[in-house]
Amino acid sequence: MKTRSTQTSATANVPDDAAKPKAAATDRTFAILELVASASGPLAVKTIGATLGLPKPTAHRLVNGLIEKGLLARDLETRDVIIGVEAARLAVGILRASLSRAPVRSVLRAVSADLGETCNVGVLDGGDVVYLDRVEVEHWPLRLQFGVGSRVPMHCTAMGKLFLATLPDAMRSRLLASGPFSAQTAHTLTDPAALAAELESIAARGYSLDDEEYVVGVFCVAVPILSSTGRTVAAIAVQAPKVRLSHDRVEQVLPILRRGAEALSAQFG
Amino acid sequence: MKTRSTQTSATANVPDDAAKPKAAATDRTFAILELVASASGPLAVKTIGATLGLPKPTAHRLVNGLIEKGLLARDLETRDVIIGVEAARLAVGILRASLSRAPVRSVLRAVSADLGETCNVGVLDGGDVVYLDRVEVEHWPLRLQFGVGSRVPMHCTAMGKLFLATLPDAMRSRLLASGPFSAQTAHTLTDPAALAAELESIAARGYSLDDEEYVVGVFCVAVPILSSTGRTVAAIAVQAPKVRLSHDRVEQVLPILRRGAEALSAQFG
DNA sequence: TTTCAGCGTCTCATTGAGTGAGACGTGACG
DNA sequence: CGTCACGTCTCACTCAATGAGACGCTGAAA
Repeated sequence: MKTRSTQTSATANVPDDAAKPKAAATDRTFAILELVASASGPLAVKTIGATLGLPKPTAHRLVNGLIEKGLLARDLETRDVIIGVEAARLAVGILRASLSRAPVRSVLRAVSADLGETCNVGVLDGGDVVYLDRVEVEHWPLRLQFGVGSRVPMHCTAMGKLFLATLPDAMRSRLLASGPFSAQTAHTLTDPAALAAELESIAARGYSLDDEEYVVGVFCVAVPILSSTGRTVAAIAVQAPKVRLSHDRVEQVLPILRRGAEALSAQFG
Repeated sequence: MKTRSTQTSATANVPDDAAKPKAAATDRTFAILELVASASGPLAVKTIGATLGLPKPTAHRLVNGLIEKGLLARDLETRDVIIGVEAARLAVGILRASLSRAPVRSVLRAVSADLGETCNVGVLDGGDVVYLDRVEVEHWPLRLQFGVGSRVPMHCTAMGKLFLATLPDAMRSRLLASGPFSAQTAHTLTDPAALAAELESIAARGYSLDDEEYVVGVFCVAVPILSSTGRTVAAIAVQAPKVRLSHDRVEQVLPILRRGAEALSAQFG
């Protein structure tokens, strides 16, 4: 019964055991999500439970809860657990929101101001490049049409090619195998072999260009934003009409972009 | 709240479902995280509580829980809630983990662009067709959350009939024996014999059609994705309103679908 | 074929984490 | 100096989460 123990804390006899009873459903749910997100591949539920020290039914209950929300999914062949599509949506939203914080925002603003051109930050999501943030220059008559949240292809944009170039070999070949790629302009690289060569060149240079490969008359330069582990997790790019930005200005804009990338890398762990 | 009226559910502020007593801490916690992630700027706890229909103390408790985990943080001046640094780390992990979907998405995107219509990739799981991925042609006003992961019947969809047609005889007859099938529309094939005839025709043609058999006014074309051993392991389909896609366009879309299927078969090998 | 082992699913008594109305503190603004 | 709005605290209540154990399925070994 509910014995009203008069002196609750009088007896120090029952101290908190080492690390046992910290069992909140929400904590464990997030732990599972993070585990799957940081895993190198699909995970068996058994592995999840063992790693986090969860009892068998509890692990299944929590995993299934996440699957119902779409945050996780099952590999339909192996029944293993993988990241779900809702999680990717959430992740894009999180990154976008974390970039809208004032101190971070000023970085992109400064880069754009230094260059006098439109700049944006993007990540790779499900085979597309998605723009997380963007600062436009308004005093030029030529405006470009891609706002925050819009998605552009990988194979014909500076950012997209940069991501492709820095992907693990296995994934890059899988993606290249999914070509032939749509020709957006006469300059688009549609041949997987030609694209592969371009990617090698990008990986060697450390930056990526888009010379009218996606939109006629538009030139882009992109550099990677690295995580603390040195992995490319995002990119920052400048885009402008080719009359104002072309190969001859690349060496000028690179240091400015790189400075911005370095400042932003702290935001991505 | 404004009105001191007893907490009748007649308040018209929240599109909450009828079931009020359903209250899971984890669900609400994720709802808060998603709300902050999709917000345009910092949010007051009051706003969060009001938007999600949470009582005052509950909103604070859940928000503070997320802040303790580092997933949220407070704007140091306004005390408003913003995205935390841990959330950004989680998001990067999620995007990286979801890269395994990128090749499929990439192909699907190209096919959908070529056709100008919504396309999807699905597999057979249990007795249902499950959509693995989907690319919609509509612009991105966030209406695409339905579709991926959802299940549709076998007997009245282009993909489902395609899978049925390519199944081993024993299993096909077993599934056909499982009954008269539900009539989703006036065009649905509900008779096992009629369906069996249709399946033979599909097997001979090598592609499958759905002429308003599942949803009135919607026409679908599906072709198989073959493994390296020649087995049908998945399918790719296009679906569109019948005014834009019907029998007369089938010969047009087939080569494009087949090209996509071929590219995808490498991903499923 | 049978046997076995490993996983996933289900049940259910137990309990404690979550809940939310209400009281209280606090800071801004006229 | 009210007062108004928002955050914090308290505390019974209770329902959702928990996890041991039983059960069932599937696939591999014998």
